[in-house]
Order: sequence, then C-alpha cells, then structure tokens
Amino acid sequence: MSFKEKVYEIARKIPSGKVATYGQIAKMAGQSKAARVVGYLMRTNPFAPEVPCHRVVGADGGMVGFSAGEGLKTKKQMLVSEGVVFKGNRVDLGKSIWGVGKMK
DNA sequence: ATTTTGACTTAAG
DNA sequence: GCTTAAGCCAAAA
Repeated sequence: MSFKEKVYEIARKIPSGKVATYGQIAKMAGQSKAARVVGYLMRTNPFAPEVPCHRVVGADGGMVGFSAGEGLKTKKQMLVSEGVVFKGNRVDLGKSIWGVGKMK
C-alpha cells in the first residue's frame, strides 16, 4: 500500500455534506506534512468520480486550486448542495469538517 | 539516484 | 484579515 493509495482510500470515504482538509488526509495517510502531495494526487485523481476532490479543502476551509468551471464558486455551490455549511467564501470547518463528532 | 515542483501549512509582516 | 516567506514530504520528470 503506497502513500497515495491510502490517500485515495481516505478521500473516497468522505461523506456527503462533509469536507476534509489536505493536511488531515495526509495525516490519516500517515504523513502529517505531506498535505501538498495529497493535493497533487487529487489533481491526478485516477479515481475521478470516486474521489470527491471538491470535498477536499485547505486548512482554513477555503478551496484552493480547483481550476474547474467557474472556479471556486462552482465548487462552493456544489458543496452547499451536499449540505456543507459555508462561512462567507469558506467552509465552516466547525460544522462541516469530516471527523467531527462521529467518524464512521 | 538527484532535482524540481506542488490543489499545503504555519509563521511573520 | 490578507500577503509574503520558509518548510516539509512525497511523487513525477
């Protein structure tokens, strides 16, 4: 099991209405400082529909990168449709971060 | 094997 | 609160 495989496994487990940070995924994958690699792997995204890269956000809850469509706005709306609570232009981490309360 | 780069993170201005 | 700088690890060229 490579590091990237773990990342993909974790990323695919993100439930709807929740988001995870790159750092968090990296940490769960075993490397707390490999957040950048996580983002890189998301961009590669060999599991396109299975890995909801739009549910992966930065440490501040803001979306970084995301070159798709309108840009970050489109992602934002998509996340809102899933039930993610937004705080201005950022995700409300206190409510919509993955792993709060009951992690599956 | 070495170098470069990166959808990040944290600290400082 | 936002911008700039440095750091860190891993993957890709």
